[in-house]
Amino acid sequence: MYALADCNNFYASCERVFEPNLEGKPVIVLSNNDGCVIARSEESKKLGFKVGDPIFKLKDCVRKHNVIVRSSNFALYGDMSRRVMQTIRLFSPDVEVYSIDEAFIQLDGLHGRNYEEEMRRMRATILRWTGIPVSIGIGKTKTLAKLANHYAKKNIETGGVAKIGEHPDEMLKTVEVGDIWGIGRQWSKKLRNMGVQTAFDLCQLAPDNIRQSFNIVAMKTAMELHGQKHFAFEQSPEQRKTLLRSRSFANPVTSWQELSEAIASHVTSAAEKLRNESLVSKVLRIFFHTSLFSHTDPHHSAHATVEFTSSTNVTHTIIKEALRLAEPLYKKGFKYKRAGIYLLELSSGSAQKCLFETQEEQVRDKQMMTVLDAINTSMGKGTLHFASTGFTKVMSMRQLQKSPQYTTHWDELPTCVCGLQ
DNA sequence: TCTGGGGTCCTAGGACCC
DNA sequence: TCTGGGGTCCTAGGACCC
Repeated sequence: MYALADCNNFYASCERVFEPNLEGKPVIVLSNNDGCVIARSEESKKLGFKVGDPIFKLKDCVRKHNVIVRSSNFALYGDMSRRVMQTIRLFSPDVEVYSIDEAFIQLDGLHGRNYEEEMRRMRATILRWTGIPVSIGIGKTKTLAKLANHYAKKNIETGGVAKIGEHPDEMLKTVEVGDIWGIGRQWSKKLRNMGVQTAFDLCQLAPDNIRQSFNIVAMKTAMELHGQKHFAFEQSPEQRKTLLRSRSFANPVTSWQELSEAIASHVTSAAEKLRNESLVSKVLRIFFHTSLFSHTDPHHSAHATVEFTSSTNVTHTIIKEALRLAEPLYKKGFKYKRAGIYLLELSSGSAQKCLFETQEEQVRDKQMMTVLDAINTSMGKGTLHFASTGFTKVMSMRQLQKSPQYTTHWDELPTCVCGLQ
């Protein structure tokens, strides 16, 4: 049996932990640059806010209902996530951290004990220790655990914990196809046209039929609803295959200087991540484009890909290639809204070396990166950086309503919570 | 004026090989 | 006039997830 623990309205809940007076009020959290809605409290869901809604279209509604708006604060959410996961691990060593706010738990290790009771205990502990409310679903497969979780969230009387037992039909009938894990917007639309409304209906279709009309993943999803395991429990995360760094600009960028600084900054961040995970990359892709929404400004979209002679995670090597690729594609007179880089064909470092690169060069680069990382770790991100990333802060974000980094910055520790001095 | 930032997997079709 | 049968690899695009 598996359990899926999923934090309720995670980002909104994190904001509430340190601002308890937000309890009961509609809260929304915005994307980078305060662009659109990425998380909502229960109250703001009821007001009709949707994930992805651009905030400038909702100004009136925000004002009318006194909606509390927060900029995203990923340092805080990341740290709160770590606390939740740590607490979960006290209850079972077999945990698959599935996302920032979700974890699958293998329950078979709890032999003899009542799964539901144990999960209720865990839920209460997480709430008491971290302040984050979670919902928990229990089922024979990951897809069923997900479904039970959905049920627990929708039905208050479950107390946040639901289990799909031997006779799942009743619960399956209450869940719409679009709410099944793995069935998204397009597929649920097609399924509804085929007369399939609920998870129960999907179970009635022949697997071969599903495979033909959709694909093998959809078929596996349906079979998981029958209790057949097709999606493996993965305790240690698979090695990543790609790495992307991209961001919209707070203000449109028109000069090569600014564009190149943005690209170099993305490379810096991606290469750091690569070294942090002891990976190297063989292929680099850069891209930048103008606004996808503007009807008045001319559009331009550019991308280019290059293969390194030998896989690398050395910042300056990648910056050099990235700028060499990007420069001929840049066109004057366009308002660029977004730029980014992709690192592809990642491997764990033992890749073949280049015949024409000298040993000394490699050793020097490696030492330089080690020093760079050490200084930036101890003295703060960006303390030491390449000149090509610039000094003008093209990359800085518009975040007008950001809460303090309560748990990860000494300067921002909460000093007065719940009336305690 | 203002619309996020990451990931994964599958499939079809084209290019190539014999 | 008539045009096989078997592969592999790569890429773009589209679906899904958070």
